[in-house]
Amino acid sequence: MEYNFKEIESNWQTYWAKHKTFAAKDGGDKPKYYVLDMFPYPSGAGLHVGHPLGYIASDIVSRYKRHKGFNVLHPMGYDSFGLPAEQYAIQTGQHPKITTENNIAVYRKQLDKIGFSFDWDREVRTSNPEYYKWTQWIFIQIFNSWYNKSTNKAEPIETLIKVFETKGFNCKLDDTLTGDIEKDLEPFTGEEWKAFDEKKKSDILMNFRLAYLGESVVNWCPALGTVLANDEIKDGVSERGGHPVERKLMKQWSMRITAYAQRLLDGLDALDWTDSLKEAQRNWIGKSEGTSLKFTIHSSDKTIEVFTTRPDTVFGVSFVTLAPEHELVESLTTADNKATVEAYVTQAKNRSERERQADINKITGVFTGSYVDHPFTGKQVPIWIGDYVLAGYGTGAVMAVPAHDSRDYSFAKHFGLPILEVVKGGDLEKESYDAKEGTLVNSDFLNGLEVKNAVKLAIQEIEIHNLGKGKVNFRLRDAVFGRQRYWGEPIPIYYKNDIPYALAENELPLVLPEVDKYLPTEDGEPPLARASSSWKYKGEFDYEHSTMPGWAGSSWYFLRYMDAHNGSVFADKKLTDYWQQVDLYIGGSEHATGHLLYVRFWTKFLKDLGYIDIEEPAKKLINQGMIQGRSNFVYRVNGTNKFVSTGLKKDYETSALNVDINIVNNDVLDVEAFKKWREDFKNAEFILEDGKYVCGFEVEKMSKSKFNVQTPDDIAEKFGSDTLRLYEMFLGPLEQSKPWNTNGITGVHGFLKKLWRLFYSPLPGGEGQGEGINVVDAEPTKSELKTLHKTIKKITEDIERFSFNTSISNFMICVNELTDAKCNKRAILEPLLICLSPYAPHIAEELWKQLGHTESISTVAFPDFNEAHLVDDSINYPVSVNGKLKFTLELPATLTAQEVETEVMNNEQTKKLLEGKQPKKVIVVHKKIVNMVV
RNA sequence: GCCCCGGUGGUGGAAUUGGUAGACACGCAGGACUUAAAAUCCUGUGUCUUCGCGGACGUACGGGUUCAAGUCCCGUCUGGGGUACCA
Repeated sequence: MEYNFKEIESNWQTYWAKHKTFAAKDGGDKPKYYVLDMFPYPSGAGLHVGHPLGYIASDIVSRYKRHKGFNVLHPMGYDSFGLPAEQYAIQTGQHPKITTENNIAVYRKQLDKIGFSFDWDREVRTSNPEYYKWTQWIFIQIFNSWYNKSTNKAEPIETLIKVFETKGFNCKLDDTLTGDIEKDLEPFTGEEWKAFDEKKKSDILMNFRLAYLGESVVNWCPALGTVLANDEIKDGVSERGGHPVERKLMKQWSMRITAYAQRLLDGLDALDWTDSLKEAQRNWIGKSEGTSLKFTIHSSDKTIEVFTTRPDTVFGVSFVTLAPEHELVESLTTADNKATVEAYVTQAKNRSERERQADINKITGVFTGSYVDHPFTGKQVPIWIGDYVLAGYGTGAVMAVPAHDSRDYSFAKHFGLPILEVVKGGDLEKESYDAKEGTLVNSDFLNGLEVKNAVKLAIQEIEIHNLGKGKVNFRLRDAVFGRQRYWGEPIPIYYKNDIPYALAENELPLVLPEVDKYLPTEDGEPPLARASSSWKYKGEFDYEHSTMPGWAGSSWYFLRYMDAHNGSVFADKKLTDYWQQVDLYIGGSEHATGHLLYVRFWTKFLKDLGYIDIEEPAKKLINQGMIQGRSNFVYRVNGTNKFVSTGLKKDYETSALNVDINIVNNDVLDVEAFKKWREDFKNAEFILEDGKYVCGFEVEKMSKSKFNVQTPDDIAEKFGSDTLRLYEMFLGPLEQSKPWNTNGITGVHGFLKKLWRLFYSPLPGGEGQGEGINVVDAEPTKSELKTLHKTIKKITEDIERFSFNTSISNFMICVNELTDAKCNKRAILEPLLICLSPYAPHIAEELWKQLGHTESISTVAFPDFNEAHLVDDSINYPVSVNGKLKFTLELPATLTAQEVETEVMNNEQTKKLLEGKQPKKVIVVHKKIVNMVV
């Protein structure tokens, strides 16, 4: 009987769907295990071979954990709001909903074909009103909350209002309250608060709400008519479409993620995520400790506040630089300099991101004509304007210490400003000395101190003289939350008398209205402004017209899977308490500073308000690598229709052409297929090497135009999805990026065929047994047991450490050994099938059934290995054990175990190393190598 | 520039805590079966040297620690990813 994967696979996929084999139960005695994949955006191109890489890995773990007795939750869904469907709608007029549904249908079909053990009853789609009702609900909770610094968590806004009513507010005194207090909110008393009108109260509270409407500089893309996040911009143009992006001040909905900066940073330590990913988040949050410091403007009582991490270098300040957008620029500019300064500021403002990128090394700046007094020396220090200072970070002003900061150094060199050395150790003729070590000089009371101590003393002095305060700054910015787009969740806000109000819970969902066109209106309003005039709150008040960004729906979806159909809460507390954190999360590293930060933020927020009990969404996270395309090339001899094989091309003048990888096998071109591929190659001639045409190759991104796109469907069609699953895992370590190539696919496919033959071969029973499985109940031999238990042990360890490629090697070794031993014994083959079933579930199920079992193999317990079967007869020691003292001895290979021990103990080298101590254990790893625990 | 991760045969990659480097697979070469092909099976395959037994070298490069280094330490080269004037 042949291995007929097509029939087997479709039969079992039908069986699993019909019996709901993988439905997760909410509760029970078994321990829970939650395996989550980052859900895909259903694009029009369908699934390519890169998608399933992570899904296969998570599916292996899910199936393994089920065998191991866990109650496994392994769901899948779609991140179905997004720009491509909207762009398509703009071009064709087709509703994004239709496009999205069509794409999802294709994805689902492709996913089903691979045989994943998803619990499809829990599917979520972020664009379904039943889902985004709760995205909107969470938004409202965030809107109705503020961050209390003294309790270090988010609280309902009512508690803040109570504070205002009783104590009023003074930002200079009360730093337990966060918000935009730099804006110098006017202080008020409790009585005054009560007397404020509703608009005034709303405006004040807006400074504290965690979702707020605020003025912020945004990346505005005129071509797309929308605001883009930093991660949606590459090289100064929009990632999608490559349109130019401007910086623009706009009133925008934002999320006060900065309130959580410290907790987002601290939480990383306890997470089992890769170092590079945690590092990326740390850099993104960008904590820097330093101090604020005020410089008084000469002959004025106004001050300029700067932030510095190097207060120790304060005596090296030779000028102060303001960002062009700084609010004091105008008032500081003297009449003589007015024209140049204005010209500079205008130019800097209009300089797009791209231009700034292009001349990053070009130093520009102007002098204002004004001075500040140095806070310690009292000397006059000039005030400059330079666009290397960013308005958005710190205070938008820096104290320039050219001797010890490379940017200040270039600026000073360029404009001929003084460079004063205050830390010894560098050569200031050549470059600045930025290192945070050395001895302070020319620095009054700091002289002779090491940098570390000087920093401390400087902060002390600054605080004593009331010049500033030790301070922590974060690079992390609040996240802009509004998008001027159609295909997203409507923000559940309406405006009455110019005051924004949140919808009540029973008014949700606020359903996305129909529009005639998906473009912004002529006067720049978002597409939702095109909705019919009846789309108003209570028929009267305007709704917010912007929609939520792509990351909104994905910031809490892991919770919805726990209770996917609940109409009365986002997820029942009982269920979130049961399922807790995601135990294993698998997805791409491109989400390091986007999705993975936002989902942590929302999780912490929901915990603060008591809706869930976990602080972090995912305990362990693995980034699967990217799969690149592997293109093939043919080389046409210039000016002819002759093609030369790659090994001989150096003898000719050639040009390379991409060739369809489907007519190339292991880099060998199917010459006849090539002639048929394109009309102009009909009469092609070939210069062959060894009778073959060998193509060149290159690793590139997968793309239609390079003819190198591999869909999983082709492989599944040709070899079956068990082969696809094995092969994707066999390609290399999960986390590594690698080019896709099918060169080795015959290897894993051959393995499955070999396995099949193990069950069907006419072994001991003799020839002519006819159709039917040929497995016997005989007692296994010692060496057969060793093969099996060795394999179980390795597979178990491999899965536990996510090393799927090596486990497949171990299966191959096992099957090779059993084939050599002509072993067809039930006691060996059955446990082996169970081990294999997470990897190649269809064939495992089929053979399991053929062996006479009626239940699905996925319900069977994973076999345990027995250490006793692993012991080698010739050496009576465990094969490897932890040993502190390890050394090599040259011993004759013929010794028995007892003789080895005697020989080891009598050996001169051993005696020397032991120094008279008695070893607790002697382990012979190999006949030559001895490990001892002393 | 800064941060992170890598560099092992012709190829993808093994080597879990420092302990027989190159498992497993691809490719290649030779052979068996076959009229032939496909499929399948067997043998060989790091480099140099040797008829052979064997020997020497070998994990990017240069040093070091150790009885023992792909693995640890220092320096150099190099590939990939992240980030970008963050004071």
